[in-house]
Amino acid sequence: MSRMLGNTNLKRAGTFGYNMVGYWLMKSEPHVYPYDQLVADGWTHWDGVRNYQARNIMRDDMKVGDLVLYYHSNFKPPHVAGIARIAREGYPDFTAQDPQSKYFDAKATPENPRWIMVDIEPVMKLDAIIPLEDIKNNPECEGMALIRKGQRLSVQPVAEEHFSAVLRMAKLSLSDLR
DNA sequence: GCCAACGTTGGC
DNA sequence: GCCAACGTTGGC
Repeated sequence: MSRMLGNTNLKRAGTFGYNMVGYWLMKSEPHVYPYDQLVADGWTHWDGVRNYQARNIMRDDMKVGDLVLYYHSNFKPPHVAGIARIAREGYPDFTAQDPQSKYFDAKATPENPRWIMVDIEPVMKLDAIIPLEDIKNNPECEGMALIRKGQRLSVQPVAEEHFSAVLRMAKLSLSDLR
């Protein structure tokens, strides 16, 4: 894969290097694990990702404190439901080594776990969902991976200006998330 | 339910 | 390493 996805990491490594926040979007099907369930649970491990590009993001790029647009896919309408935060950085997805799990992968071992997950926690539920269509119609969101044709990644980087633009659609700003 | 746009698998 | 077949994602 060589497609460019965003410049989040370039920003993190920029002049003011440390203490930079990364921004991401994570997809969940609400009939499997809705945002409200994350709120009820207080945190969750993001298990079951079986795509290498998404895995690499979780393994290499997500840092504690990074902010996440929590997106509900396979729902009418598809939408952003809330904001989450990375609570623990990448570690082996143990469901890959559990023969009882639907995410079991026979090639995953303790020595080479193959699949990685992070922990996330809720930050804020949006008062009103932000439908995918509204994001598509917002010129400030132009270029987001989410609305790129053929883009299916369940874990994607989001540029800070796009993250802020989505927050504005929810009448929020980054300072509201502290 | 359809199907475009992927990503993965496995024979060769 | 190629690539056809297959499986999945996810909006519509």
